[in-house]
Amino acid sequence: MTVDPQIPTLDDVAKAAGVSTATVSRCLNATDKVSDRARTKVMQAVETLGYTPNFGARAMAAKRTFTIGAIIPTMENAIFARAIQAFQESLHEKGYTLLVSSSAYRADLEAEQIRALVARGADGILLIGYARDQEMYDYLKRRGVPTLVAWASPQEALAPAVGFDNRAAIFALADKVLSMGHREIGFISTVLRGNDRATERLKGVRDALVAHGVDPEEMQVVETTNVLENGGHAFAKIMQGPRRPTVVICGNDVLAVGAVQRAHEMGLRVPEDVSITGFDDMELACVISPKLTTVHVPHREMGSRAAVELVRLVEKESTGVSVELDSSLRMRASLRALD
Amino acid sequence: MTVDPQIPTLDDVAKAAGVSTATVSRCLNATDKVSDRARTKVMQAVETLGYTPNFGARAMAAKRTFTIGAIIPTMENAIFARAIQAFQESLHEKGYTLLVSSSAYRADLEAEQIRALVARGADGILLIGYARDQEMYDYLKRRGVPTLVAWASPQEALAPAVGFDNRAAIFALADKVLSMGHREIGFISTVLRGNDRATERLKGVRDALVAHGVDPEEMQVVETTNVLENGGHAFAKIMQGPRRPTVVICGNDVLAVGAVQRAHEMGLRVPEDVSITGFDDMELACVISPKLTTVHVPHREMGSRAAVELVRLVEKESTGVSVELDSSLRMRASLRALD
DNA sequence: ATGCGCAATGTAAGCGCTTACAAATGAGAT
DNA sequence: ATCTCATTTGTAAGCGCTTACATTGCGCAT
Repeated sequence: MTVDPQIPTLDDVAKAAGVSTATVSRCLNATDKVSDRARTKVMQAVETLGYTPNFGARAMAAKRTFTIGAIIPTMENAIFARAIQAFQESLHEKGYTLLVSSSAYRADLEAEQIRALVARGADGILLIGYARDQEMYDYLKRRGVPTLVAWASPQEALAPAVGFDNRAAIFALADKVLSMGHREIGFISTVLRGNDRATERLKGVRDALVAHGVDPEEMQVVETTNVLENGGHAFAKIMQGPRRPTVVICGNDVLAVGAVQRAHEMGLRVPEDVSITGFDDMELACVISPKLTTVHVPHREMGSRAAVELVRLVEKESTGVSVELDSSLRMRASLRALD
Repeated sequence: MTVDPQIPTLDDVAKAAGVSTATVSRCLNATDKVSDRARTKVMQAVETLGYTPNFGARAMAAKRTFTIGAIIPTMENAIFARAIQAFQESLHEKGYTLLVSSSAYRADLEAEQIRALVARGADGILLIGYARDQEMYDYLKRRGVPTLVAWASPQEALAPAVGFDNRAAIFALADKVLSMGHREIGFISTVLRGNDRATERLKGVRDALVAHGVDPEEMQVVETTNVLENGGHAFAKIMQGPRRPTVVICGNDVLAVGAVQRAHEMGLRVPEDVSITGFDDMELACVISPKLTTVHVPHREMGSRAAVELVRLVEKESTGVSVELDSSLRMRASLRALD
């Protein structure tokens, strides 16, 4: 409760310009319906007073904020960051502002942040993956806030999506790995609970094993949080296990890079002694030596397509069209055929 | 203007609970001054109605949003992302919500986003570096929005800061490089215009040269946008220049990694044929081979300290205490002494 | 000159919330 | 039983904006 340096309001502008508040408002919003004379006076008053409209008041009166909210698991992972950057750029072109929060992969924080964004009048919301309580979908529906999911293949019943098929993507990779003769396989996954992308990826690898007549139960799976270092720990654990794999498939590039580094430290050559693969095709994948065989995901495209679809949803030009993007294999040095 | 599924308001809750709106409001805000009986009824009504307070209305009535805004140059750079993540975590503990925008290193977009955050009632704002029009500082002062700068050493006249001395940090590194016998030096910088961090870093290297009796004009400087690939281009350009350096100092790790990769492609060994150094000490620095000699910056700490100081500023517990953090050299394989 | 229609402008009613102030309630003290 | 005072509750006035509706002013046809 400060005696703030007086902040100019619409009223002040109206007074200064010698017109009514309605005219000022019209000037600032619709471009038509105002005479040039009035517009000039108003703009000048806005300028000299240094007026900025109060967003809360505007939102309340107009029931519209031109704000889109997005909640991502973490900002630290360049993967989300890149997609979100594209998302924002695309939204900005369309006149929307993006508000970003990160949930630290925690469902409770995500729920809290969804509510916070709704309370702030977000016209639409972008979420990563489908794994969350039905309750949240109900809540969003009840509040009438259009929601789009990214990073997953569409489950129309819950919400439209702009994403890709995690299972199929990694299936293709695992299929390739198997066709190169590998049979002893290790898998490093990020935490599975509450993460449908991770779950789908595990499933994809298992399905590939089955398709090649390998018992998926024989695959050693280690689950860990999504940090480079932990990829290393998981790798060490797998290599010390009962059945030493010839290839370690990782749920993402970060874990894979951690694994490669650890392999080096353990004196193992990649891919001569052990092959390692990633997922995402982030920059990191080509910085590590050997370069990572991985699945390329069109992150930027996902971000900008998501912006397009979400805005169409918000503007009622569509009732939810899902888009499934293609991922593709990137064969690089970290994977070799068994001889 | 949809006929939205009816969104419950404070009034609805009051009616459902059989109390006045004031009582409901008090329940939701101050914990005292309400009888247990009333509180129970209200909470239950909130629950069954699925009520979420309207943020805009609340902000307008209370003149307080518990929102902090931050504008970073880009989300794609893990460096900012990490600090911001820490910033957010720390703010969350204190009951504040963070809104993040990225300016893509563009002054006009930054200005626009500052206004957007102010309009949204941000109680405080975090900015990166000091390089921006005086006008923006004036605007923020006029609106009474506390502002904190990160990533730079304090210039109290403009705004308090939580940062570090970019010049001194890279001076220490360059000093080390020179003391190892290097005299022919190349420097790859990110775009200097409107970026005081970059400018300070160039200055730091120049100062070190002078201190060692080398003419700073002899140093080849290439300026490029902050993308891995461009670090490579810049490196190639420098190595093709008239005086081939024995060491290339880079303004940050991203550029340095790009340079190392390009060196490999050019058949140059690092550090045998040419030494390369970075700045930031991000994960990438240890993923590349050889590992990067670089300057370690306490990003997470900067983020959390910034949160502490900014909240104190917002809550009028301080009028702006600047904090200067220490950076430190990380000697790794990419730099070797000249024999 | 008069009336008409249209464009530009003004008036004022909210939007959902907080909070100053007034009113009601209840526990002690007398 | 009556009065006091502290506690809890209610009433209602905004906060700054948009927009439906009313009003004004103007050019043109009559």
